[in-house]
Amino acid sequence: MLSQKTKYALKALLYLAEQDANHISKTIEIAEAASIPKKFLEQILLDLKRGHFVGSKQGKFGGYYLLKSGNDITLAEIHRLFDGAIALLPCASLNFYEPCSDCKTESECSLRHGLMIIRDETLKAMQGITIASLVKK
Amino acid sequence: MLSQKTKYALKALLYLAEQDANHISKTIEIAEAASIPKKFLEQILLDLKRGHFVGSKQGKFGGYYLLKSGNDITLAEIHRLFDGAIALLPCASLNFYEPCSDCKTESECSLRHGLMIIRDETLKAMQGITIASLVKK
DNA sequence: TTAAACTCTACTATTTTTATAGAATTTATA
DNA sequence: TATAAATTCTATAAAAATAGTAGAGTTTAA
Repeated sequence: MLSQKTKYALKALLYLAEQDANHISKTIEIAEAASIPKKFLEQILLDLKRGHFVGSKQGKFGGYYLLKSGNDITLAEIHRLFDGAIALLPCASLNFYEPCSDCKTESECSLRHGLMIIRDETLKAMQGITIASLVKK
Repeated sequence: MLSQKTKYALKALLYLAEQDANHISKTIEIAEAASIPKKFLEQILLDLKRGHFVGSKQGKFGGYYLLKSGNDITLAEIHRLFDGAIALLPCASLNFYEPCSDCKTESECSLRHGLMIIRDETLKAMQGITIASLVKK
């Protein structure tokens, strides 16, 4: 399941994608439109900024805006930024790989192979869902 | 990601699937073979029993055994028993559906449609991974 | 200089996860 | 029938993750 943070991040990105080009959105504006606690959203937007999904303008009349097209922001990327690995175990993960602690050797991990199949399918599907594709609905 | 509980459940089922037919496995035996804390495993096996995946024999010389073929136990079922919904949000779930609290109306949930696509793909993949398919690796 | 915004760090409360403890019950068999 | 060996059940506890809050600091426009 998605964490609240990931869900809020998606909704915030969706809001930004719906604005006119060159429009800069204040945190409070996004928070109210998408029903997200403002202080929590501040952290999320900072994380999105550090992940190079959004840009910001500081000071009076500042705010946030998309740094890339909604077509180029996928669910897979946002999931990884906030919720981490897409695979069901670290030993089956591409971006968050860690060996199993309780499997003797890696090749003996009985679950790894099956979970890599799941990961491939889920990843493919998640890369197909973009912010732009969600806006259109 | 899978919880420890789900991971342990899969390993326990895998162990049971590897035994001879008619063999009854004691909890301590499974625990040691699969590196699972015994008392934790007791709870997991009870849950698996309540889910009708394993049967048990009480008393001396009792233990656990598979109630169905390894071909008929899928990753999807075990995930649902221990970790719940396969969908990324409750509003996109088949078996654990709940409406979004912060979406005005259901049809207006901006994420629901995309997450249902992910769910369908992930579910299909998870139904393809069975205990038997894992044993063979 | 001031107001309005983002930035940053720390903290807190809640929930979930991961176990552990121990008593109760069941069953085989000596 | 007593005992040992197993499952069953409920309660509890410790640790980790999640969700959210607080407040001071910095930047910018006017």
